[in-house]
Amino acid sequence: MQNPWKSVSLHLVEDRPGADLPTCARLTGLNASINKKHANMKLATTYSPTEAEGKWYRYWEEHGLFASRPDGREPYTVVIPPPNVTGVLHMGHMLNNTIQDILVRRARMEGKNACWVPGTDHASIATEAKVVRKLASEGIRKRDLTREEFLKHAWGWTEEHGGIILKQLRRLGASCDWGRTAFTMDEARSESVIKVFVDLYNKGLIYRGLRMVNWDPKALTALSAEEVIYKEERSKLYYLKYYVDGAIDAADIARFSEADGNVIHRDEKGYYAVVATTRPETIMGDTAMCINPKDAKNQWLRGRRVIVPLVGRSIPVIEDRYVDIEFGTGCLKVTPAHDTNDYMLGRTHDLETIDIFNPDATISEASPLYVGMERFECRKRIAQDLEAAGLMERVEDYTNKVGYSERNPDTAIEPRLSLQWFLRMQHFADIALPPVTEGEINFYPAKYKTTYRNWLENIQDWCISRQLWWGHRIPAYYIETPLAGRSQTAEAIPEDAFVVAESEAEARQLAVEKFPQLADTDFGLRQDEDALDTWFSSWLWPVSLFDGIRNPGNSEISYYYPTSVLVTAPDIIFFWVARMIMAGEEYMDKYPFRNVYFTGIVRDKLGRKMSKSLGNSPDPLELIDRFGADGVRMGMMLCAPAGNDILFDEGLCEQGRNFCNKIWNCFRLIEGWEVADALQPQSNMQALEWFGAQLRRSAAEIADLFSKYRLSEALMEIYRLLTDEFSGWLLEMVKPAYGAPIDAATLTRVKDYFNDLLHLLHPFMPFITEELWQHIAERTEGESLMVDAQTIPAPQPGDEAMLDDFATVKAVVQGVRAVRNAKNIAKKEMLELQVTGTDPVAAYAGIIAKMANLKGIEAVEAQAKAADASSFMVGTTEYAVLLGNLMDAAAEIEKAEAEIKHLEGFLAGVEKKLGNARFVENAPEAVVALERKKKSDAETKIKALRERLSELSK
RNA sequence: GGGCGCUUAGCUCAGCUGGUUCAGAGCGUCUGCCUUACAAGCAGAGGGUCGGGGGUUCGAAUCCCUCAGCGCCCACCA
Repeated sequence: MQNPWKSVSLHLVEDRPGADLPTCARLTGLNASINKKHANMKLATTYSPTEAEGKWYRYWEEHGLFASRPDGREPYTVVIPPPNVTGVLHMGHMLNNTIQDILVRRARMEGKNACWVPGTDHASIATEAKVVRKLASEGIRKRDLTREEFLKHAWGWTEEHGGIILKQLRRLGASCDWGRTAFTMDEARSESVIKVFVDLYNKGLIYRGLRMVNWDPKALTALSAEEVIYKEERSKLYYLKYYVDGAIDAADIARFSEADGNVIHRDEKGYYAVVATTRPETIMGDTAMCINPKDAKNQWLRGRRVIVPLVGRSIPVIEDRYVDIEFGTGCLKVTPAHDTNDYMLGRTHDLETIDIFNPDATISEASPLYVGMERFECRKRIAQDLEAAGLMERVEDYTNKVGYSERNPDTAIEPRLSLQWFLRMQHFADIALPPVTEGEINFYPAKYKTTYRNWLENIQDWCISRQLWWGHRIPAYYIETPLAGRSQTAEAIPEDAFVVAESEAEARQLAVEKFPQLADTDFGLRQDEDALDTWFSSWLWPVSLFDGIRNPGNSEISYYYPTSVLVTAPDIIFFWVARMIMAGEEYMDKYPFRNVYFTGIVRDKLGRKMSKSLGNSPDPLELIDRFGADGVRMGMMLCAPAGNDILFDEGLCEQGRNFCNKIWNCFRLIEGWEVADALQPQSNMQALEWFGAQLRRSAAEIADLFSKYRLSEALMEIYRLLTDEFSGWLLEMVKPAYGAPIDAATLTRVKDYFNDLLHLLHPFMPFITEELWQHIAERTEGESLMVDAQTIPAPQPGDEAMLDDFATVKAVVQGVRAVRNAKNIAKKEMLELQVTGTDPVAAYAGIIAKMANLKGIEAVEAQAKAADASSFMVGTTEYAVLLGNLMDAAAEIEKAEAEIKHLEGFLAGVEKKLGNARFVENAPEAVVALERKKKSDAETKIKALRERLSELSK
């Protein structure tokens, strides 16, 4: 692909570092114009992003423009949500990082010390799963490896695939300080994690305990509650017969009449209870049946025992108000090992716990039946067997919610009783709520505050241990000694005694302090096998990146913390956002970020989530190849209002690319102009004044939108400003006739404005703006638009009047153009325009004549109006385009009548309002005055139109 | 079962504490233009009784109630 710049000047950047920019890039000067003309001839009519992007990215990096060091400026800190180290860039990253880059670049241009810290996450479950799968494909089973061997493979995999995503981010233009690139398992971060674990353990906030946890039988690890995703499923509700154990004699059963509401089941084999369950495969673990003591249906079962079908075990009927009388038959089978609620029941009623599953959710030896069978296979089998044995009363279709592992979406989680490490969360909820409710941290959109609060107010302890090797190993050391477990001796060490310490050496010391009897023994230490939840390192990210855990108060953390904004997706508000706030408050005594921008979820244009299986997820790099990074960035941002899901449509990238082309051609036009040593025409001066006012207003608007994180609207405003106001109006207004030169004063101002536009646009579209800026501005090697301060002043007095005037000017021009279109008059054909009475924009006649291609504008008295004309009104002034023989009186009459009709309707409404005494009394003066003006304006217009009509009808 | 949010032009959305002819923007559509910066473009046009109903008010897209539809989050009904 041809790079039009190659031959112009850009090679100078590469070939002659440090050289002054060639003259063709200067703003003014005779030589420049000659060179420019030469340059322009070589410029293609379309912008070609490919080479420019690589070149400028290198330029920025080589000149250290992304790097940040603490200094006297105000910091603007952003930490990247670390993507999985072995991940590849997808559309979500694209959106998220484009937004961050826009904010960072904008801040940098505002003179802040912007620091965007990149990094990756070790993603323990996901990465370990990938490594396990890869090893399996080589015939290696994880369980045949030692921990060290496995980790070697994992690091190898990480090095091979790691960091690809960070390279891809460069293609996007991400202005990260790459020198700071971190990894959640690098030395600094790992040490921070361990230090924090030890600290929290010592504070009594971490404990180890046997709890019902969410178990992923594929990854073979516990998960936190947040990592379980519930999906609605169509399943079956099985009604099973639990026969009453022992004989029931007539007198006994006679005490319970059906009249009292008892529902007594009986068949030839005896009396039985009916239990409804979705999980018949767990009956081998049943250790009780539970009824609600207030349940009239089941009074007859109180105090009895029933027999688990197929299994034949006799279990007690217990009573607990937990049981919902209305559900099923009101009889609940209790399987304490395999259901969270059953576990609670088991605890209160002191029931036996039979764990019938192996860790991989096959049936364990503890079960009398189906040993080794997979759980869902078992469900099918047992249903058949129950049926065959006459123990199944019936089966119903049923919809329920089943929990799945977030990381293994096809794997149903299994509630499982196991020994895990937990973090007490109440303390953290207490410290993390105030900064959000009291507005120290702002959420965009604010609705997530409610979500956040609800979660914190119902916080559960966080299961932080994972039965994985890839991650930070829990720094708990179990004491292994011949003394352990011998409780009969005075010197015994309790079974499973452990100490928590940052290193084995410290652990050893601690163990002796804790158990002095170990002092002279040769005891061993065995470190806990488990790793920590990935989020247990992520939650420290804004602190650990600046080494604030290991070296509190160091110059970096003091300068960069708290960060300015966090840009992330709302689905990790609990996993990450909330926990970072907790860690920030705990370790820095201050929130980690002032603002949180929640992006939407990227969906396709039909609103479906992007997914590999649907194949509806475009490859971001391929998009960049096709539309350029700037084009794709714009495409993303155009459809990304804060907080809404974004419906991504490739067409938007096309629009982005087209916009690049528009900017490119603005540049081509300006660069192609030759400069004349001439006076500046008044119309140019006016046009430039007007655009200045427009630019100031838009810049203020854009600043306001930025402050509200309404980035897509800010971009839209720039788009409009550049396409319509600058290109469509200003350039057309000052554009000299073909081949004619432009006066220097005008050209300079135009370039200044173009320069301003490049500044405004740069955060969104960094490449093309840098490319053009290097030509439009004088600069020396190493300078860059990305660090050039914004120069657009605030709106000034007089701007509004100027903008109002030009609104009228534009309306007049558009009125003439509309007549042209309606009458099919070629643009080349010069027309004459008459104004009835005083022309409010007479001062701008030159501009109007040029833009509408008029011979002249003639002010006439009402009586002197030409009859062969097509008229239109701007405000209360009538303009008429002389048509000569193109005049179509009938059409004009029709138009005027329609207009009158509309105005009369409008007037009637206004008059009704004004006729309402209560309106006149109650409404503010200004509102009433406005209505009066509407009335008189409408009357004026109607009068003019009536006159026109009578003229036409003659 | 709780909580939150949404419903405005064919599509995606903006309209903040009610009052500028307020019913908007971009895209798409239609019409006319290869006008020597750009057809990846230019000019112009059409298009919505602001989800339904009720209420408050001099005045409602905007506030309140209600109904309907959609979406999200949370929750132990097997």
